[in-house]
Amino acid sequence: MSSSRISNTRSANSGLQLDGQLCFALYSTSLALTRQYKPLLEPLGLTYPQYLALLVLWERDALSVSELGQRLFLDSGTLTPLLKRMEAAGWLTRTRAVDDERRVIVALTPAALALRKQAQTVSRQLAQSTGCNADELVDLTRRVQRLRSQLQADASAH
Amino acid sequence: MSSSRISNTRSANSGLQLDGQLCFALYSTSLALTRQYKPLLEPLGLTYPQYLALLVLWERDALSVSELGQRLFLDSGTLTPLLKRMEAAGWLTRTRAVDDERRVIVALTPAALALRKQAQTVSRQLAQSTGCNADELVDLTRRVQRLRSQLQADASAH
DNA sequence: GGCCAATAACTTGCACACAATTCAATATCT
DNA sequence: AGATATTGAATTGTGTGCAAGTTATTGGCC
Repeated sequence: MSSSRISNTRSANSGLQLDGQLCFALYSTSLALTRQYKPLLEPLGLTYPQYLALLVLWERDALSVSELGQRLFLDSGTLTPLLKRMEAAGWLTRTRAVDDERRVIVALTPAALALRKQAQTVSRQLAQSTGCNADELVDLTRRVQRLRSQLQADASAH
Repeated sequence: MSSSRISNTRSANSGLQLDGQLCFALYSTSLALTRQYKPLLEPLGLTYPQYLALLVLWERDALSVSELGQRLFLDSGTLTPLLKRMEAAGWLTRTRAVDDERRVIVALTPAALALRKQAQTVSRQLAQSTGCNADELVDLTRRVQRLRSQLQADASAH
């Protein structure tokens, strides 16, 4: 278990390590999750960020790029090329809004709507990989979301 | 609060959302943390992954690329270019091991050792941004680490 | 010693993230 | 209406992550 080396902090640099542990834990766990998703999403021809975009659009279709970005906490610099790839793959269409031609409306194709069922399988498989029960997942999710809110509040306060 | 839209799941796709919430929370919070670090690390000329590499090397200097990778959960495809940039910036040296010329030993320069003090300031500032007390940080860290262990165990079982 | 598999690092190609800039369309102000 | 500011996407450039393939070195086997 090589991670224990990082955890075993001596008193000399406890200030350095305490936050390093949480930030690094989130960073490495997030990457581990993406790796876990990869073999499940690859047969569908999706990456994890693309799958997240679909999750949002399945909830509410026909969003603008910036509305999608607000939900995913990503900006157009990330989303524009991602959405272009998804458009090329046939998952969605990108059309200028008629009432405001600055906005680009992203809408799912029938292929993407049909994919929703298969995605539920992916979802179930991954929930098993976590080895957590539903209560644990809910609790951990809430805590991490609260941390995210704190960080954003702190960032905008500056 | 745009994130609440994602949280408010209807029963129709609860299977889709339970894990999706946790995975997305970790993903977006990890990115938010990197954003939070950025203005603090920029004056030092460091990125967040480079800072993580320094944290490891401050603990134990003169590691091989693969040993460093084990601690960071990253492979040489990611680390080699990162370490080259850090070498070019004067933070470390990369030298072939004399006893085994396949291995490349990464060792910190005096400049990197001297940086350790400033990094503690960064560390303290970020801990404040989380708005959590020490107990919360420790507890949340442990839970996230346990999730990471679960995911890795599941991945290697396959 | 010579052959062969394993290992460590590097390289290549692709897909994010994100700051900074640019461009077109809309809103505002006078 | 006309000049100006603002907004929404797209673009550019840099730095990760990671799979797949390459190269150089070592270890094991005969």
